[in-house]
Amino acid sequence: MTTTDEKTMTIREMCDAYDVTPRTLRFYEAKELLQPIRQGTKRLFTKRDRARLKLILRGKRFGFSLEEIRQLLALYDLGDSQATQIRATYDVAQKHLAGMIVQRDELTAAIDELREQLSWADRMLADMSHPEAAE
Amino acid sequence: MTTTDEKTMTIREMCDAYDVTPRTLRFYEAKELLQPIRQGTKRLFTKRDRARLKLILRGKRFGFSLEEIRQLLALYDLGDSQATQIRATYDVAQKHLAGMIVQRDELTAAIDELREQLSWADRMLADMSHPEAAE
DNA sequence: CGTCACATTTACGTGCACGTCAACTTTGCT
DNA sequence: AGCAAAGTTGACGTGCACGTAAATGTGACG
Repeated sequence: MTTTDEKTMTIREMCDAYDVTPRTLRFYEAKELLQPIRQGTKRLFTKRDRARLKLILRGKRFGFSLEEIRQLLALYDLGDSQATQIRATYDVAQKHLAGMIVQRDELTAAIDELREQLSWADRMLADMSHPEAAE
Repeated sequence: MTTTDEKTMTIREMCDAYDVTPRTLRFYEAKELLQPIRQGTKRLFTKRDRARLKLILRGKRFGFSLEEIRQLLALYDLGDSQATQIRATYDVAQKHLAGMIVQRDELTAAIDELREQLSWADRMLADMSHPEAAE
């Protein structure tokens, strides 16, 4: 069995696939969010890197900082950690989870509010459109 | 009934109430997110300002930029706008709403994933805690 | 009337998340 | 072998969202 299932991607392929710039990927590597392997001087991004990148990009959409995301990524990386380390990371993740649930609930509330405002504006626009005689 | 229900707040009262700095409030005013009235040189924040600040802070938690939030605030301010302006703002808001819904769905998915990871780590921690003789 | 706490303007500084440009190597193709 | 395309490492620049310090104003109180 060859390791060929670990199809690696070049930096450009990654950029095209995930709509990011080379700078961004190198930046993430510098921040230890990604660890592409090096073939000579070039970077080769593995399946693992791609999975992590997806999580990074999603985390960003939720307003997490890269440092916070780094903490989260550690959780998905528990295989090579020790129990103490796991515990710490586990606790961090618990807090994140709680925060995310709060955030979702707030988001749901905000969605409802905005929906109401929109339907209000909708009616308002309807009123303003037809020359207000009678109906 | 007097207009006393329009209790205004000083900058410090605002800071204490919403856990922000004076700098932040002045910054938001400069960006036209808030319009406190001026008593001489000092700022007085109205009920309206407080409502807007709540929205600003919540928007930030969702990862919106101040500029995006400014757009959203305009929607809650339709009373003094014209129809054309309303239309534009309305469309902006529609997009935001759609984005928020996507975001919530993603967030829900992320919550579920993280939950799974946590329960996995949980079992792992359990295994590592009690000395397992078998193999 | 002084002063002392709090507010204001002005302006430069900071951390984050990259963008951009220069100056190389490295690789792929003819 | 030669050359352009693509990748690499610095290093400096940028936009956002404020922080922070300096100088000044203002008003309530003993």
